[in-house]
Amino acid sequence: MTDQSKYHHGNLKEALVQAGLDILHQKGLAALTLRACAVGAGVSHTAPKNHFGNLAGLMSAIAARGYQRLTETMQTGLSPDASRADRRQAAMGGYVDFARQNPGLFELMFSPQRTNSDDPDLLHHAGRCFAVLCDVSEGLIWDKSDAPDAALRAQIMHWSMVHGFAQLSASGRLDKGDMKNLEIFDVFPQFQYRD
Amino acid sequence: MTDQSKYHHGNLKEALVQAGLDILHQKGLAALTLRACAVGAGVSHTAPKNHFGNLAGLMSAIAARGYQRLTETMQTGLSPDASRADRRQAAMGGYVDFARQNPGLFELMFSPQRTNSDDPDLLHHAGRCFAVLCDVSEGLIWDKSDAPDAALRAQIMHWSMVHGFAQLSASGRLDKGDMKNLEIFDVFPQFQYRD
DNA sequence: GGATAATATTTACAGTGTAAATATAAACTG
DNA sequence: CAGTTTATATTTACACTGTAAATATTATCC
Repeated sequence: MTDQSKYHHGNLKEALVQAGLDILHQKGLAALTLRACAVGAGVSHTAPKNHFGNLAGLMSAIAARGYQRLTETMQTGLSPDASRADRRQAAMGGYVDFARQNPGLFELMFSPQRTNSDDPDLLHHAGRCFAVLCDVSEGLIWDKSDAPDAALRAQIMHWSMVHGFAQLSASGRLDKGDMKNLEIFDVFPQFQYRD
Repeated sequence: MTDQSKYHHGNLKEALVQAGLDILHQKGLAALTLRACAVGAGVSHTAPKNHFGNLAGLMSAIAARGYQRLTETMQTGLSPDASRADRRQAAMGGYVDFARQNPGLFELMFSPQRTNSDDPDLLHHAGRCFAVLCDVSEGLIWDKSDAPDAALRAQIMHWSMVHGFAQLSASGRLDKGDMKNLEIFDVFPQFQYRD
C-alpha cells in the first residue's frame, strides 16, 4: 500500500499538510504555495482541490495543525502531576518560543486573510490551545470584583498578554534598544496566583 | 501641475499608498496587489518600481501609513489638556477599534512576511505608536519591585495586552460563546494607576 | 541649450490559483 | 464475479501576479 507508483496517493491529505509545514520551516510563508505543497507530496498541482477545495482550505488545515503543535509545545517536558506553577511556566514560555521559532506558521495561524476563520477543525484546535492557557490562568489574583464572569475575563487577559507579547516579539517590534533581550517572564513576573 | 495627461505623475509615491489603502478598505488584503495599486494611481504596473523597488517596499510604505493612522486614531477626540485617564481610554480603545475596523491593514502592519521589518519609515511610525501607549501606561501600579527597568517592562506589558486583545478580536478568536461581546475595558478594568 | 538623471511605458517571462475535461482506481451493487 | 458509480488524480487551459530589460518621455542641472 506504500507503493510509490500508485495512481492514488493513499494519504494525500496528510502528506499535503506535512509538505506545507516543511515548506514553512525551510522557506517561510512566502514560499507556501498550493503548487509547492503538491510537488512536496509528489502529486499534480490540482490534486489538492479534491481534499481542500482551494488554497484557503489547505492553508486552514496547515494552520489547524499549527494550533495542534502549539498546544503540544505548551505541554512538553511536563510530568502528569506537575504543579500549576510549572504548567503555567511551560505554557506561557512555550507559546512565545513557538512564535519565535515558527514565525511563518504563527503568522498563518492568526491570518484571517489567508485562512477560513470558520473552519471547524481550525476552531477546534484553537479552542484546545486556549483551554491550556485557561487552565494555567486559574487562581490569578487581579480582579477584586465579584463579577460572575471574572474567571473568563482573567482568561482572556492572560491569552491577550501572552499572545500580544509573542506576536510583538516574533514580528520584530521589540527588537529595539532595551527591549531586545526581555523575556516574557521578565515582563509578567509580578502577577500573583493562588497556586 | 495637476494636469491628468502628464507623462510624469508628480506625486506617484503618495498616490500609490493612497490607492493601496483604498483597496485594503474596499476589497481586503488579498486584493492588495502591486498591479492593482498601479491601476488605482493611473499608471503602468511597473511604475511603482522606481519609488518602492518591489512589492515588499510598497507594502512597507502602506504599513507605515497604517501606523500613522493608528497613532492618530488613538489620539482623536482628545483636547490638548485631557487627563491621563482620558488619554488612556482613547489610546487603548482606539487601538482595538482600529484593528476591528481595518483588519486587512492591521494584519499587514504586523506581517513580517509581507513587509520589510527593517524599513526605516515603518520603524519610525511604529515607534511613535508605541510612544503613545507608553505615555498612557505611566503610573501603572503592578510592579512592586524597584527594578531599574520597571517602567519599560510595564510599557511592554501594556502594549502586549492591548495588541494581543486587538489581534485576537480582529482575527475572530474571541467570537465564541461568552467572549463574543467583551470589550477591552471589560477585560482590563482592574489595573490601578497613579493618575 | 545640451547632457544627465529621474520617471514612466512597453514587452516579455516564469510562477500562481482555479476551472473543465479526462483518466484511473477504488467501492459499491446486483 | 461483472458492471456501475464514486472517489481520486492528471492534463490542459487561462487569467492574474511580480520582476526584469529595453525603451520613451520629461525634469534637472550646469
